[in-house]
Amino acid sequence: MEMEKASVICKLFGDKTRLTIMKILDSQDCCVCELVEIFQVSQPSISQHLRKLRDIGLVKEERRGQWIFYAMNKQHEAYAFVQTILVNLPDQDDKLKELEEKGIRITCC
Amino acid sequence: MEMEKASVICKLFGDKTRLTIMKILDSQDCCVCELVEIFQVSQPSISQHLRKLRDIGLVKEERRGQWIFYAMNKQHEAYAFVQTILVNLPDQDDKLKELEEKGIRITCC
DNA sequence: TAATCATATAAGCATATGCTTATATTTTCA
DNA sequence: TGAAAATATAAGCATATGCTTATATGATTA
Repeated sequence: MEMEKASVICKLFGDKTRLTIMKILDSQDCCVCELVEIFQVSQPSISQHLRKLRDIGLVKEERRGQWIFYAMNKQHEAYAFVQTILVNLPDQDDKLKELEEKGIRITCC
Repeated sequence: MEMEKASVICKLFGDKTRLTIMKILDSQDCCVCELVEIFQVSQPSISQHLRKLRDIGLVKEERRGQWIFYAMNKQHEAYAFVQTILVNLPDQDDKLKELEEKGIRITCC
């Protein structure tokens, strides 16, 4: 892991929303509307965060019908580095579980 | 490691100069003038980076005569987290070795 | 095929960041 | 004690960042 690349990744992880998105995607794929619901922030804001993560290839997108799902890119050269960071972070599964309970997960995706 | 705290640390590590400073301090204490020499940047710039790292307690300072040495704060609650990041980074010992060879390390500290 | 839904992009704005120069503070030493 | 060295702080500036609203695009469905 080069200094330059490591600092770029850390900078991306320096935003709490993005860091949390990464932790969520680490355990399961997720579509944009779910993230919007979770973070209670505008849809463009989430799209912009995802774009930054995608621009350096940390996540990949995949259209599934009407929705676009984002997923961790396990082929990324820095994937191992990313993991060493993410494993230290608290599980975020409750966030998606909440959506399910509210029925939003079903409706939306 | 809480999300909030992790993202604060990542943000600090998101600057290449600061990340490198941390990696250097991880292997040995260092005074400000050495870092100025290494990074070829103004002295206030280095001081400001160090201040940010010190403000959240990641590093500590200690006056030794005319100089102020900075060192890793191993007592920091996030020290383990910091280590998981730093161990992935390339050794920066050559930077200080260069200073020694140029005789700057001696002169200054 | 037109309306709707999900997402992306553009534009604008307030705040944050990192650097520089200028200056203050503290210590050392002739 | 006064000059010099090491460091910190202040101020100013250009650029980056993250958010919002408005709008464009692409897929679905009535």
